[in-house]
Amino acid sequence: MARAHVHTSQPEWAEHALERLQDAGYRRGGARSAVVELLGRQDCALSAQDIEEHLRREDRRVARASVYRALEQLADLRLVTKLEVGQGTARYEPLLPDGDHHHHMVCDACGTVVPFEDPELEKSIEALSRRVSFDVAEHDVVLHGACKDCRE
Amino acid sequence: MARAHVHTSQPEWAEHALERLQDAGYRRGGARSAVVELLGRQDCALSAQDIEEHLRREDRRVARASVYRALEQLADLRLVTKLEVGQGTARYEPLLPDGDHHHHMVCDACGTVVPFEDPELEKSIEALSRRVSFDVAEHDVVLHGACKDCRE
DNA sequence: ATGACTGCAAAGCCTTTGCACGCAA
DNA sequence: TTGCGTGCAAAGGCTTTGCAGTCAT
Repeated sequence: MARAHVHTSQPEWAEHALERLQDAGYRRGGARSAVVELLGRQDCALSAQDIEEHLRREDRRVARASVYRALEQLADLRLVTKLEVGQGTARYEPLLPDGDHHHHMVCDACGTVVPFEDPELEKSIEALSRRVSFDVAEHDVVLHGACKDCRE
Repeated sequence: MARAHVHTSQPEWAEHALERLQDAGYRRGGARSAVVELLGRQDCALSAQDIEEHLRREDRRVARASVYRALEQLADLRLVTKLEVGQGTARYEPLLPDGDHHHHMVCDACGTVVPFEDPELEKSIEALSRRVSFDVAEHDVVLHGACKDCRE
């Protein structure tokens, strides 16, 4: 059965990511580290604005541009996934090294994003990925509809 | 086997859409009709800019704002699907009444979008949709990676 | 000391909105 | 004639870029 809520936060991811960044030649700057550590504490995708606000609340102000720069670097290293679920705003979440991941349901009424996972779906996609003429690196499944609170 | 290319254009869709628009109380304006007719001739998703350019080339200039307005109305009536595959640009394609549809592979290097379809994947998603706590109205699957031309 | 990192502000895109004119009904 | 539809231009929102000061190494 697909569970609505999935993995808990993975502080190990943050360490892993910081190491990979260092290996890639990046220095340990304060802004980037703050973004990485925040992402490591999240269960689901955050927008750049979410990240900026969370960090501001914990007195670790980071300029919006730095948030975007960090996210871009992390995405280049395949440490985060960028996902676009509509509303014109990108969201980012840690990409776990073991390939364990989830997908998202988006309420088109209130914008809520809820993660879910489904092994059978993963199997279908993996099988499919081997058959197509693309080198498939990632995949996203987005279910659009109405959440429990928004349907009448 | 998942085919790379899918349905051919469906002029019937354009008629259908124009009727549904009329039923919904919309008048038969020139700009909206042009957008609908163009979409009916497409095999895959177009961006608003694509649409504007195609129409300009065939001497049927439509203001960008009118394109967006038409697309929004069509999406509200569930006649088109809006899909976001990254690059910050939304794409739109006809939503076929019989539920037949495809998904997309996106080349993150060159931006090419290629449609594919896979019945097994559809089955997984349908089964899943019945199990979750959402009223699922639509779903999108996006495979990210490198197309044949872009992989080294 | 050197070059990367950051913050700030400005610029870039895509998309939406306001408004006056034109057209369908 | 009414008020919806359209075009144009301006405004909005998210994201990227330029630049100068700051910090890691």
